[in-house]
Amino acid sequence: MAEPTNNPPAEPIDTRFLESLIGYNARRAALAVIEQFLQHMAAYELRPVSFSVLSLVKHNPGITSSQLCTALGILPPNLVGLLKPLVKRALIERRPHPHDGRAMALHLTSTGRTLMAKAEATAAELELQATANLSKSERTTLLQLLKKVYA
Amino acid sequence: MAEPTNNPPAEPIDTRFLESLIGYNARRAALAVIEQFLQHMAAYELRPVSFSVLSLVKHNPGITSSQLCTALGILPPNLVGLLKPLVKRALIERRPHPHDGRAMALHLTSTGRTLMAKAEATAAELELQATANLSKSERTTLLQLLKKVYA
DNA sequence: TATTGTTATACTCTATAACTATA
DNA sequence: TATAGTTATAGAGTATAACAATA
Repeated sequence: MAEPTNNPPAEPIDTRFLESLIGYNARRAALAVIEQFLQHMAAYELRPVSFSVLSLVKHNPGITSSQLCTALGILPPNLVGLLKPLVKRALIERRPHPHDGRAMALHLTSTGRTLMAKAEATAAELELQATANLSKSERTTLLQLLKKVYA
Repeated sequence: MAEPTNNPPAEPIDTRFLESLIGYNARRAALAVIEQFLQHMAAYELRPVSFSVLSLVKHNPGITSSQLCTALGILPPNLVGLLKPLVKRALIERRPHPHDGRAMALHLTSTGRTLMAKAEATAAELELQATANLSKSERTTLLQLLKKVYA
């Protein structure tokens, strides 16, 4: 039959219904941004969630595991495996909690602080890159509207 | 020490840096909307991606697997396991492709059409519910801005 | 009795390599 | 040689149950 089998195809796909759904669009947007994140953060061997954990420890020295779980929507058994390699890489250090013998207070090590200074700078650059199609005010609006959805 | 260990805690967590990132907010928003989706679509035994597949087959009768993969960002090996139960439940039917002997043309069965009429109506209701904090124009703006991010 | 943190485990989602049949 | 679809498999991500230590 030898039709050219063009790529992209001559018959466009109708995605209008899906594209009318906030959930669908938010997921596609998140995946697009996270893909860039993965590529650039690979240099630091950080995944999105690892980065989020380190960022919260940086800005909240002494934070506990259960506080991290609440803030990030992670279940406690899953946080264990996230923290373990970060401690092993000496980015995070676990100290006894001052008021609660059950808990551990998490702190960045100096290695962790050095890495996160670079990683957060990279994240901020990526942010501009990922939203290159948006004006400054559009970007601000988008952030506000997304927060309203999950608040 | 007997501090009340309040829930939520008395010391709020500083999440300002993460909340400045589009990727973080888009992911949180997507997860919030998808959680509601999961709950309400459980009645139809549909997951978000299964729903997306059925919706594209409904609006693009005769669509092929590779077109579905391209449109939804799914890898071909993973689509196989998605389609199998939909065929087994007799929601989708696979016909020979009219012009390409390698491909299969996908169509909804009458069972599939009946299910998707209800499921798409439910999705549209959910949409209003999930964006109850947004005005009509805010919702339109959010959709446009999300599309700009992943376009 | 309730909470923090942990182990073990299972299920889903996503990714890669290799194969077949058709083009 | 390239593409459509498939199998097998491995790795993340996410979920529940059950436990020890401490509150």
